[in-house]
Amino acid sequence: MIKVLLIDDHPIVMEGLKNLLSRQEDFSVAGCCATGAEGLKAITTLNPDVVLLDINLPDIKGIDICRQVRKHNTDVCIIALSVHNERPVIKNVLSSGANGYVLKNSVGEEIITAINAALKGNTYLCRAARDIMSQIQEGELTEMPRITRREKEIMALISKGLTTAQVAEQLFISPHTVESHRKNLIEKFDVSTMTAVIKLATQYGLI
Amino acid sequence: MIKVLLIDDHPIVMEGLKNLLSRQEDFSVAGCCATGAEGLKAITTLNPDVVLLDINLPDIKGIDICRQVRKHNTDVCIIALSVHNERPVIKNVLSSGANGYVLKNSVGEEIITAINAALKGNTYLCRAARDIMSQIQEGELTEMPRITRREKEIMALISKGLTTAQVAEQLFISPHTVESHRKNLIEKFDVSTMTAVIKLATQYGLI
DNA sequence: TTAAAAATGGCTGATTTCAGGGATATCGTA
DNA sequence: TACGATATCCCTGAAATCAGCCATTTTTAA
Repeated sequence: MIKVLLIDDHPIVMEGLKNLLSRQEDFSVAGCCATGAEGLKAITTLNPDVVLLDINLPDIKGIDICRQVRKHNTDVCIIALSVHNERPVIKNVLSSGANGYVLKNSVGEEIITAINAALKGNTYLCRAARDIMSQIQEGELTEMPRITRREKEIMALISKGLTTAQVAEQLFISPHTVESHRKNLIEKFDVSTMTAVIKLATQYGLI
Repeated sequence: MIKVLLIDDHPIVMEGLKNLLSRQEDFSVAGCCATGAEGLKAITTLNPDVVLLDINLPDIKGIDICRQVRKHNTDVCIIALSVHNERPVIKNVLSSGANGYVLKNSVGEEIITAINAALKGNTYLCRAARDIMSQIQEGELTEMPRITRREKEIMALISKGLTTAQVAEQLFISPHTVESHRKNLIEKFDVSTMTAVIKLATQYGLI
């Protein structure tokens, strides 16, 4: 009997997942968590074989949860559930230690397939995610860059409509510094304007 | 027996909703649709008493579906399901003809409550949505403005990192016109820079 | 059908951003 | 401890944005 832990903050989705798994012979629901913190605790205490992990939880970022788990536990299979169909997000989640990626608009069977694949040591992507990943991106342009704490702070303020000078004032730093961060962000996201940075960052849930 | 039509593009959520309703004595699932177009058709053919409508469908905007329905049909109760907890979005959905608003991270009972309230002629908001709406907003600042097709087009291009001149070239219009739209957008969103516009528009799912 | 809203085009000038070069200090970790 | 990543600071000039106005035509709604 394969023990599955469910982590999702939407009770209705949880309902659907439980239902889905209950129809399978060899799966049992080991536990249900609505937050990342609960989830992390449950993984150590319940020691499940598989975790179905919603990537967008209220408290902890899905990527961080994967990283946390992988620090100590390399056995558990993590299947990421998400609404995000952006290529960089998928890539990031997978490289953070997930064994599968299933979009929430997939049919239930894909989740089962993903679990079985992961248990066999394979990485399964749902059809839609596979399609996205297999698209040849012109020069691998849009990777999700690693963004520092300070940079996030600055993006948040800029996105609210503050100018460089206003951001500088708010953070008690020189406008030149804000300019530098701005430049770095534009470079990291590989775009040419700050508006493009803000759009991508918002899409990726960075701010 | 109250006939309920389900419209949601996530099979797992659908599963959960069906499960939830099946536990209720007096509700029956009249049909399930994964797209807005199917949904609109089903509403006329199946004539349900209640529609559980996911606001974020792949093809048609939830707000537009509500408007469409309300053109001809004033009887059917529409309960909006959504992940959006932004005040302007909620307000917009309700004023487009929805009889209730339930966030997807609500417990299933809230959906039942919302349906029953709507059938009695009341408008029900889930706890979290109610909290958001009752917050006294400083001067009712952040209403979701009505955005035209052209404006959306321009926002989309600007958000991709194009400059005013490039947008003008792409749309075969004068840069001055783009400037005008830009100005209107900044005014409509009541902010002072285009980056702020892009962030809000992305959040509200406008682009 | 009439009025309002949207889309188009225009001008000027002050302010801001962006690209391009730098440089130094701090912090955590290997 | 030494390295790498982060955060801080600085300059200049070209290019773009934003605020402030206005006007015409076409759609859409009342």
